[in-house]
Amino acid sequence: MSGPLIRLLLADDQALVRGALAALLDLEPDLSVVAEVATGDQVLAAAQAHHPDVALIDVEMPGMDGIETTRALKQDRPETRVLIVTTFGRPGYLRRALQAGADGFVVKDTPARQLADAVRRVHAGLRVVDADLAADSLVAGDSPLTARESEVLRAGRDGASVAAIAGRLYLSEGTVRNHLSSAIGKTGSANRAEAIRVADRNGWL
Amino acid sequence: MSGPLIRLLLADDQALVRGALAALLDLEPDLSVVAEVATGDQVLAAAQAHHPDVALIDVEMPGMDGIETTRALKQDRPETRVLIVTTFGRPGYLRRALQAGADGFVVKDTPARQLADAVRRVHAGLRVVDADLAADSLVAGDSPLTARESEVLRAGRDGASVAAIAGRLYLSEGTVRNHLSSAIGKTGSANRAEAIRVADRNGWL
DNA sequence: GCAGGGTCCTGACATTTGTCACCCAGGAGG
DNA sequence: CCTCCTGGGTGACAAATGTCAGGACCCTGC
Repeated sequence: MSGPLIRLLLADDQALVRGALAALLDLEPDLSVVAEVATGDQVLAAAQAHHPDVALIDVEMPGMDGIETTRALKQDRPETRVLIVTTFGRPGYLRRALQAGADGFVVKDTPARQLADAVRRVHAGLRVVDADLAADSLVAGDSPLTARESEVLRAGRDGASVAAIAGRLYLSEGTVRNHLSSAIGKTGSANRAEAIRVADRNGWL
Repeated sequence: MSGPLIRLLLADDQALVRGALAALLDLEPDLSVVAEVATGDQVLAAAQAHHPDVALIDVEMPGMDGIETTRALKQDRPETRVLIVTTFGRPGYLRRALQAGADGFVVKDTPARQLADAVRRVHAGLRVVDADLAADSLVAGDSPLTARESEVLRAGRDGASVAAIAGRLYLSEGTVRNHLSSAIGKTGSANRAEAIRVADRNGWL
């Protein structure tokens, strides 16, 4: 095989990591990094300009996050393969990434040598998913939270008071307390703070 | 210049990032990565076995963290230069890293091409510190929290209740509430959750 | 049409949290 | 010696939080 090079686009907000990944992948004779961007918003333009075969996208980015970016990219250029690369193995991330059209999902503590292989597999049309994470994902299941509940939890992430959350979301304090109470129950927590931690860790926010 | 190669040791818990950094640095003709480890505990043994000139150490690692590791390494092999590489630009990290004997401090969103230079400078005996971060560090100042206060905040990180914290630290609930209240005041927060966020962000925990 | 779910609101209530005034060591300095 | 100051601890009080029972509205699916 190994006809033309596989063209890659890298999206990661940490310049050092991005550059290092580029160095790593450019070592492979059949891979070539044709574009690097730091935020999700820049991905579409870069893809249109450089028509990569595979895009490596970090989930955690300022502005448009990796999931939204994937969705937008898949809509605009469906032939582009998307490989999500992320620090945190949140089960919810995996599910949402796949729903958004991602072709692969790799966490940042997989061995470096496997990354090039993952890229080649994705390029060949295969799905690449971290095995442990897939198992966790099945166990964790889908988010039990309603849209409002997760919204309220999100608004409380920075430690905002009930009154502050209510103001931010244009709700009454009583309603906010109800949603919080419900979320606390569903997450099996004793606390608003703990509920936020649990939901965040599972990627439900 | 460019006599012998500069020998490097990499310590980072994310295998992918570690491998990628190795690839990046090995591209430089005067640098050579002689050892890679995933945790702080392994740094000492690896340093003794491979006697690197410069150690690149991530602050966030399971087990012994980057600060402690730096201190231990500097005590065991003072001639080894230490360059701290970290995701988060917490002012407190910088201060503590320097106190522990680090020779340089680089955040992961500096451009990739500057990393090799930072390594060379540190090897030459210079200090390398991110300018923005140094400024922040001066502004943020030293931690205003007493030992007990930060301990109580640390114990409350996971959203534990006052009673739980008190149990964990063998204190009365009233005392815990006082420490919390004091910490809330010192951090200018309205909340325990917010106080924890502020203290954590500044590296005071 | 009707049941069921989700959202939003209200009001009442027990518990938890945050604040405050006060007390007790133990150094530092007069 | 005594006083001042700081970190640490206690108890009482007010405010915020979490729980519960209701009731109204709007969808969606049977």
